[in-house]
Amino acid sequence: MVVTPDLLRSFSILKTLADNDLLGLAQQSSLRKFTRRGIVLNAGKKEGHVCLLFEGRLQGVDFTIDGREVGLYFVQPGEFCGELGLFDHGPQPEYIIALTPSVVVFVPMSGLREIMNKTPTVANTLGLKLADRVRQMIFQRSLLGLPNIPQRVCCQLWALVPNKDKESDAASAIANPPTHMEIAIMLSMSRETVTRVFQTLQKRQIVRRDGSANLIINEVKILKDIAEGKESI
Amino acid sequence: MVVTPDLLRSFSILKTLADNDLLGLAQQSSLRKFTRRGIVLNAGKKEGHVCLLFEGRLQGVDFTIDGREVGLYFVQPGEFCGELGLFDHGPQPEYIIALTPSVVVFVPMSGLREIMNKTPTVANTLGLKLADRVRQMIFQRSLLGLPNIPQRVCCQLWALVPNKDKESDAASAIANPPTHMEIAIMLSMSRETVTRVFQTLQKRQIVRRDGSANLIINEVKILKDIAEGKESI
DNA sequence: GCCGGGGCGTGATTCAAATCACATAGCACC
DNA sequence: GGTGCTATGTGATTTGAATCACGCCCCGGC
Repeated sequence: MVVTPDLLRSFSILKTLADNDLLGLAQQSSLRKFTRRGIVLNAGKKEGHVCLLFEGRLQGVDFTIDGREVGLYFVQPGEFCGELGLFDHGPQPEYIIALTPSVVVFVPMSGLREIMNKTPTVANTLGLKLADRVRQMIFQRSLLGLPNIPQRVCCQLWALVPNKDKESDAASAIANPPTHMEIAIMLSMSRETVTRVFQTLQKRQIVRRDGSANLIINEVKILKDIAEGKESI
Repeated sequence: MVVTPDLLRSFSILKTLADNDLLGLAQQSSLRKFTRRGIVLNAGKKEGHVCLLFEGRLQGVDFTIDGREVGLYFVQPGEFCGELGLFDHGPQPEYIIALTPSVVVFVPMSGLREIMNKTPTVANTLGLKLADRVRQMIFQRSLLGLPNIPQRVCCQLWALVPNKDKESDAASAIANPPTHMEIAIMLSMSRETVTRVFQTLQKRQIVRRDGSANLIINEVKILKDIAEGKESI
């Protein structure tokens, strides 16, 4: 499907580009829709495209050698993914799958790489992205070192609480929370265990479900204390 | 201690630099020695230096919220670390500690950043490094998803086997292998469990210790099969 | 040669999470 | 309003790694 320069400009990574650059990129780009569980990028292949997420939610996943799914990170609208090959021309390391029906702009790496080489702001954004990715992964790795499994779930939940609410005592909410299964593969534990932790949190009125679109955090402070190990579940 | 341009040139990231650039960097740099377990870079601080490892072995480590040590990666002589702040000016995310007595060249980020901005080859090397770091972390993350603990150890061991030996049937060796404790924190398991896995591997003559400087892999193929789950331990 | 510390080896015990096997609930689409 | 499908809820059982508590070995320093 056709991609307009204005559509590209709506992504923060490209918003500073000149009109003719945007036009060139737009002509090479395409728009694709994915249903839930659709594979946006395949691992192990030279994908040749960077993905800009317009609508929906994606997840980077890998698989263990025994075929178990491993959750790496989430992608929100306005963000991009699949950028590693821009730097090292290597294959896409992880799968990107759609968690909800999604609309994705595919931009060819070759074109984007040209832009990146002549536009310091774009190169800089990409460097920041990669650095942020490393920081995220270190954090996620530290979660996996926690032997206390309920605490691990609470830490992950805490990471999903909007930053603006973390210091306040008021209730907060996580919009479009991951399913129990999605949390389980992020934390390498079983879906049932995640469910049981949520049951406990709900019985203690610390969290509450509001349909499937929101998870209300009634007791922000207590959740934080459990995440930090000051209080046990 | 004084750092010469020639010393800097011995690191592959700087080997293409012009003499006067090297001289400028050398004058800002310093050489420091660390004993075993010495802290080369602190987490959480804006360290302001990139570290080039001249001699010894370093490890990137983080800590869980409950104070448990988490192993992230190893640094070999000739490699560098602490480069994340070059991209995002953020704090050093993980600790870097010396596993053996080590000699490290400290290069100020400000100077290196100037060089990076005017030297595409250096910028490129740094981009490659970051991309490689992400790939390594994805791999390490996938190991942690393995529920079979002995298999996890064998996968890690397999990753340490020199690439050139991986396809051959002949015996191989891992030089300066990590201690059981170091493997344990890389894989988030207990030191005793690592020891027991090694015991089994030794009883089955799959591996053999040769002093503390070498771990001989007698049965490369079998180790691979165990790592891949084709054979159980 | 003695001492000390770190790395390694090993058994006994514990215990919490995985697994299995369902039941139920909610939602999307006919 | 039914029909799937996915998500969630829950008990029973198993299991295997963590933990604790040692002893031993090796190496380097004194």
